[in-house]
Amino acid sequence: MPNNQFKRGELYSFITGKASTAIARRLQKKFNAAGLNITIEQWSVLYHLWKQEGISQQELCNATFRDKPSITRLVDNLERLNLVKRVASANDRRINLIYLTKQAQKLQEETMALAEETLNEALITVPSDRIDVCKEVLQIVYDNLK
Amino acid sequence: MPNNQFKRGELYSFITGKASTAIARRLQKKFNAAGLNITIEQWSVLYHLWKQEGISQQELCNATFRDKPSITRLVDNLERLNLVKRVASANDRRINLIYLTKQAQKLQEETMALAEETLNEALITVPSDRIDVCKEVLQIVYDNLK
DNA sequence: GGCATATAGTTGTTTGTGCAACTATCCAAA
DNA sequence: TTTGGATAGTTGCACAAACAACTATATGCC
Repeated sequence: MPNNQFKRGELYSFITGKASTAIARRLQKKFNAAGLNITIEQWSVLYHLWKQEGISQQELCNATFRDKPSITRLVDNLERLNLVKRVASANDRRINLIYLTKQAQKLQEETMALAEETLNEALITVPSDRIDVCKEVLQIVYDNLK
Repeated sequence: MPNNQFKRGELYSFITGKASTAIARRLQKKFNAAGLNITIEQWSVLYHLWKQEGISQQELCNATFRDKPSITRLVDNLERLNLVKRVASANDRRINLIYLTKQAQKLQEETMALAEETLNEALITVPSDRIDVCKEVLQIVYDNLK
């Protein structure tokens, strides 16, 4: 049976996300070492804006799996850093569309390279078929709970 | 080659730990629904104390993969909730040994059951051999980066 | 048109995290 | 025995997350 996999003693790291915490810390250190003055959380917002800018804060909530207050404050901080701009939507005045500044556009290549580097360091020695299984399981977990 | 597994577009959820975030949120909701007035982070400290109490804050740092200030404040809050007590070590007066109160001992069974329930919900439909692969990969990631 | 309801975003509060700087204590070597 | 370095823990600061309560705008229905 697929159920009841977890005896005591095995719960901990799954729930606390030790692995993803370690990845995020390593990436943050790389950002700092490169003199990039952004947090991982801010980067995660830019990540989606690089794919498509001019989306609403609500769309950023959905994309980043965060609630509205979190996005409000992340956008606040990104705006203070001159990395994004809020632009009121012409159609619907409740909506802020978020656009990247030129400074933010310049960050894309360097930060994405550091992110790939981090994951390569994390996954070196892991065969790709096992990585695929791991990714699939984590996706299922997310889908089961969201 | 095991390297270079990650093309753009696949980075995001690994780095942000979507799955473990979802698990932690679900468990926190279960705690709240059960009227248990503790956070997941506090629970993660209790988790290690249930295995062995009377350990130092530094040992809690190692066990929970947190830095010293984080543990100081978690222990502060657990002490305010009357769940743990700091006891100065007789041998080494720099050290606080952390002990559980009776209230905290009572929490163990109920919270562990909710944690197992959460993981079963997360992993229902996932065959156990794939879960094993996933756990192994995450452990390797952690070991590669720590 | 006017009102109820839904949606987008903001603000306040509590909790947690990471870093740097700090205090207190211990230990070892001169 | 003193002194210098290591270790344990605390505090201050900036940033982030979750929840509740709030404002402003839009929309659908009478």
